[in-house]
Amino acid sequence: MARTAGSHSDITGPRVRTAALSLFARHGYAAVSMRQIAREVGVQAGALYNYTPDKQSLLFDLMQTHMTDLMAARTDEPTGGTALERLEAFTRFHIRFHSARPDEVFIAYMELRNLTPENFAVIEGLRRQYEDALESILQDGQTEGSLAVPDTKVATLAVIAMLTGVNTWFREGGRLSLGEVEQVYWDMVRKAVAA
Amino acid sequence: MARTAGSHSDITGPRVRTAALSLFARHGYAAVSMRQIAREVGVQAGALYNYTPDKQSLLFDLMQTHMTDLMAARTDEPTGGTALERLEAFTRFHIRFHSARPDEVFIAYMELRNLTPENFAVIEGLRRQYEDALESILQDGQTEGSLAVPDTKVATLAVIAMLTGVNTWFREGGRLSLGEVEQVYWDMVRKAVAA
DNA sequence: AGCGTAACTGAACAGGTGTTCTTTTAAAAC
DNA sequence: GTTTTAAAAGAACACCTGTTCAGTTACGCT
Repeated sequence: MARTAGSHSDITGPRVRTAALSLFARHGYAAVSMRQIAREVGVQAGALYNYTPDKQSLLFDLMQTHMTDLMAARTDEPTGGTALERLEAFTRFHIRFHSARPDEVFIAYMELRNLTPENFAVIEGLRRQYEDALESILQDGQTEGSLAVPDTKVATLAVIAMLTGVNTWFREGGRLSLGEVEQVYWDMVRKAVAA
Repeated sequence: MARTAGSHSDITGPRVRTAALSLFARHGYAAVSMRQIAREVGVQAGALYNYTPDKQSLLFDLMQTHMTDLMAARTDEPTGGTALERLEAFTRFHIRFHSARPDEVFIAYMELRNLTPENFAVIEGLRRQYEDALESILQDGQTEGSLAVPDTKVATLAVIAMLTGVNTWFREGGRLSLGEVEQVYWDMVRKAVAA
């Protein structure tokens, strides 16, 4: 056999995804052309098609990878404890995970409308799974009596919206450290859903 | 004088803005062409330029109008009372105002990156003004002693993120009425920032 | 009835779009 | 050193982009 399959593609492939990620986050999927991505990688546009069947798949792969990473990281977290303890763990995990991947997070919910219906359904399913994890905690807390929310489903969405909002303003090296941000949000979440 | 200026433009002008609003919200600014907008209005693309100098101004006008409406509606609200009363009024106002204009709200913060730097600065300024209104309430509450937040600026952003999240799921005719949604969110906001 | 003009058409402009495909390059395996 | 083949180049495809502008239409006014 001649050159091992992907001897260069090992380098170029990830570079394509990295370039697409950064450009999609900065300018939006629809506003970024395949030629712009290629220029960033240092390659002609046609060469991109060695790494993705089309532009849509490139977007979908980025979003799916992000959501899969999220789910995997979540299940790696230590589990167990009271509902309150698990809620704190969820809160801190969410902030930590999302603040470390601003581009992925931004794309994952700004570009939902640019997915084909089938691809959208997949991403939506993963997002629902993640929300369900939080909803379970809130439900258990109600059963335990340690938490009291007016509506479990709404509280779930409210907490996630609040936590994801961190990404719109938090920057490393700012007034607050990530640990301080975690603490501030945990204070508010805890009070908001406390019994 | 012949035909009064704008005898048709009184009709077509608003129709252009309405079509652009709906299309931008559904597909995104970059993904919508002037010809698509024109088709929706029932006119040729060239005719749109009787109503906007260019596509960018169309986007900016929609966003500026929305933000201006928001500020105007806010100052029309009854003022005064304790910080807690004003916070409740703000919470309910925010949900009511935003849930009535899903397209405008969606565009106003999904399309920020498609504004020119100058236009972005204008919209950003208006958004900051609105945030400051809430921040003042939280600050007054701290002074009064009725409210206690770990960080006023962060609490402001957290509350707004939480409230704006309503638009991602609330639909008229669903499980909860708008009044019930207001109540659910007010419960959580109140507890989150209570002393 | 006919003038003035706002509103619109339709063609044109220069350039960009995603994607395909043949050809070239160059590195690994023999 | 030759062969094999993955990777990339570069041209081509048909079509779409925002915007301009000369020409046409049709309405309000006198």
